[in-house]
Amino acid sequence: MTDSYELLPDRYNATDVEERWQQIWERERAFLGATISRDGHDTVRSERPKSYVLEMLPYPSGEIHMGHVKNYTMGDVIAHHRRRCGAAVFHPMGYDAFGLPAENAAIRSGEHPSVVTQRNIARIRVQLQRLGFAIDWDTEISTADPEYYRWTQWIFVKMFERGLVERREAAVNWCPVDQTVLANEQVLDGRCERCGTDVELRQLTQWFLRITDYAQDLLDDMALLEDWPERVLAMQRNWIGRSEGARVMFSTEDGDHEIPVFTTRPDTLFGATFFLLAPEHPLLGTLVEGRPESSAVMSYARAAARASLAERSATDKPKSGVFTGRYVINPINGAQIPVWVADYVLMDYGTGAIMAVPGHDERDFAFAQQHGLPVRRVVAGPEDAADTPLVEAAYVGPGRMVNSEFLNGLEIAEAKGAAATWLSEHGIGEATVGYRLRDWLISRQRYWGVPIPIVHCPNCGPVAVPDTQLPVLLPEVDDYAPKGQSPLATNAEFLAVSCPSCGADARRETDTMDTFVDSSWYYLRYTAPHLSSAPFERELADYWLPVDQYIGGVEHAVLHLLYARFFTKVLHDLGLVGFREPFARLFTQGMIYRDGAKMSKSKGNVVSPDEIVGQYGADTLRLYVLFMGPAADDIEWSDRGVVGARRFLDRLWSLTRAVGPGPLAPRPSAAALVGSPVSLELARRAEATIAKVSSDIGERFSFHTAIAAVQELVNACVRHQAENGSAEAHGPDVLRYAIQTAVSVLFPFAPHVTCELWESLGGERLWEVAWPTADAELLVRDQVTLVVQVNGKVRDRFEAAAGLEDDAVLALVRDRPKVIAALEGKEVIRDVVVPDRLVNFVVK
RNA sequence: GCCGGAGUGGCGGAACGGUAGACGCAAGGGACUUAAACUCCCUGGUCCUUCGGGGCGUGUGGGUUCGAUUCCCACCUCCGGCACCA
Repeated sequence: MTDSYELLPDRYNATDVEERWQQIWERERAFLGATISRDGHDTVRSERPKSYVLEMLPYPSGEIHMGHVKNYTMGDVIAHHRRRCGAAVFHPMGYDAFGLPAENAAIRSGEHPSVVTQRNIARIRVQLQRLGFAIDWDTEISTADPEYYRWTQWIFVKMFERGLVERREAAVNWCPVDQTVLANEQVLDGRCERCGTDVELRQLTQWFLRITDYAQDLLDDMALLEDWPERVLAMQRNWIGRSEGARVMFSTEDGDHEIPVFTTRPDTLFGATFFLLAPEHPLLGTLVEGRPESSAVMSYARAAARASLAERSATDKPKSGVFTGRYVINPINGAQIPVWVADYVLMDYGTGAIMAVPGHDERDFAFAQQHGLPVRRVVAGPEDAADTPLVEAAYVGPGRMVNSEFLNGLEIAEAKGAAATWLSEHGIGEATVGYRLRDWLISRQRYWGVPIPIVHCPNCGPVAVPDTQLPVLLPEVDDYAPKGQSPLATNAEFLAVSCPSCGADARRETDTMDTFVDSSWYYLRYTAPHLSSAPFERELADYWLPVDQYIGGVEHAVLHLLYARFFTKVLHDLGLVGFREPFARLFTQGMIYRDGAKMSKSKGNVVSPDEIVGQYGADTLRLYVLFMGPAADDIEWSDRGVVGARRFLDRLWSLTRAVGPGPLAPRPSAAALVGSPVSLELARRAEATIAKVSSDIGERFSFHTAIAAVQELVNACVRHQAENGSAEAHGPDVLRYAIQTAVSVLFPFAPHVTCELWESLGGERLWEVAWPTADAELLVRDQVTLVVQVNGKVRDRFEAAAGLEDDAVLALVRDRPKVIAALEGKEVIRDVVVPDRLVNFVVK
């Protein structure tokens, strides 16, 4: 029968091998056919445990880069491993196809954005296929497909109906280069996340999703996230920025207006010596109308409005402000305090107004110094008297209340509670919680995005487009260059519509949605990629979701990952899904650097995956990107390292060729190897490798150590072969078994070449072969290396039988010449024996 | 300032209280070759050495422990997030 197994070619030709297996996988539909919702078809769910393995979908900006390769290889390794462990694996792929880069490229080349996008998608698909990823291509989706964005619009409408969509005027971030507004999450250090331009603040009417309604849920449900990196959770916590405090109502001195403030220090209410309004505060104009201060105040407010975000949020500049000539009454003691306008007070946090307590707040202290306002102490630290003046700085440390009537003597924490109680009893405030998180601004004045499905009716106001009229198709326009208003507004036919509610002549909304909306629910659509009656079906969504393992870049910590969590919560509350979190486990991979910088075209330090695949093969590239170092760390690319990965595959190839064609060798039994310690050692190594690789992939995400373990096994095989020849003279063929084991567990990393080697070794369909489990009997060692320490320093080491009693070990150890020498003239006051490991003598 | 993460050979890194430096890269020596590349073998933290070994070594200083890269405390440095958020 040996004749039916073919001898491997003497050289490993990666291109031949990879093309061959990619064709076989395609022909056999090896990785297709996960259970998904299909129109009118019953779906049968697997009896096996499910596993949804997902990597963040690529943005089709041209081609994939090394970061994608690493991301998708990790997912592929996990998917392969779980599949072979018996799970029903779902591993889909799609494209985040709307967005500015495609549109900008289109503007440059004169092509339609959809043409550019289609071409990029086709290119990326080929690249992914060449890398041999085991993706369920039957479920491939594009967020720019009308059959997809129809449901993006549908979800938007559901949110609109639920009151989670709001159109309102606000000071919003405007990018003068991209000519569109941006969400808070898309502004980094006052600059546009995409193009780096300084962001301006503009007062505009825009569409918002009320993510702030879910601020507390987003915090609380972190408890449901089993295995998210601490830093991502920390970033989200920071971003949401919960702080406990109180809402307190102040009234103007004439009693005409009430102005609420939010404070985290209600305990210091007696220390409020002035009152500040944000320049955008809606009451500001009314308060100063007809007063001599009016023109100074209003021109200050206008100047603040013109400042860029960076100028406005600089913390090091002096605290500017203008007195309004008005006063408010501090409700706790009736004190009349002056009202100023100051640009360090932000309209979109709290209420846009604050009570200033210069004695115990650094910013208020600086403002008071600047403008000669009184400072009043209401907290005394351990060293302070009630009347110790505050001249240098505000006191923000612990202490007891002073100069605060009924709060005097209380600790700060007690005083906060007492003040809140007093406020609610008197109906002028209550304990409350503030969040840093802002509502999600989703409208964009750009072409290549999902049209917001709203009709503006002169009678009914904004009306949602009914389900039956979805999708609102992205219209053709002559010019999609950004002009500060949406290019959709130039299409008269698109614009004119009758109101779905009253039939009157109306006008369509012309803004498109932020592309982060598209990617906030794509992981659900994969479960029903072709379904025409609904975005997905709850039953199957509940079956596959939450995603068991999500993998992507940490740069989405407060963007995509926060938005997707928000969407899932909304869909849950709409009764559309039965879970509250989309991604149970998250792994964030590190970036790949080169020459100390992120790879980018402008720096000219890009290594193209295609080049490496062409030169060394996809398997080498896959192996190398995971061998580089811990998957979570940022790592420097090394051209030499790639060569090392290829060398390893070459060595495995020659070794496999040397033992000749199949059939597969059975796992040897420990008993059969009793007479051959060398073979027993090799068999043991094979079992140890199985155990190591299984836990490194399955539990630790430590891919580089898994690969190193296989390398050790292969090295041992090479040595064994050099010393003992390719075939066992008698007894079980342990070398063959060890090579098979290496090939089998290396499969998730380098699937093509291992399938080829496996076939030559006499096996078939390696992707379906059950993942091996280590033989416990073989793993047990009969010989161990014992280490002898004296006062914790290693003095001797030797081989001994395993499982010896402590007394027997001590007897052996005391006879060792090195030990005798090391203990010479010393008194042993204690000995510690760790079975099968070491002996430590404590001496004087 | 607050919150997270990390500091180990020439380099990427390994070791989840028990042999520090697995695996790989680069380097040096050797074999093969007319030569070179490829490949294979050997060496390799550092200092001392009578070549048997010995001292010192995981950012710094303490602590816990028979024993600490690992646990605890303080500090230093680097990376990331937040930051006029009341």
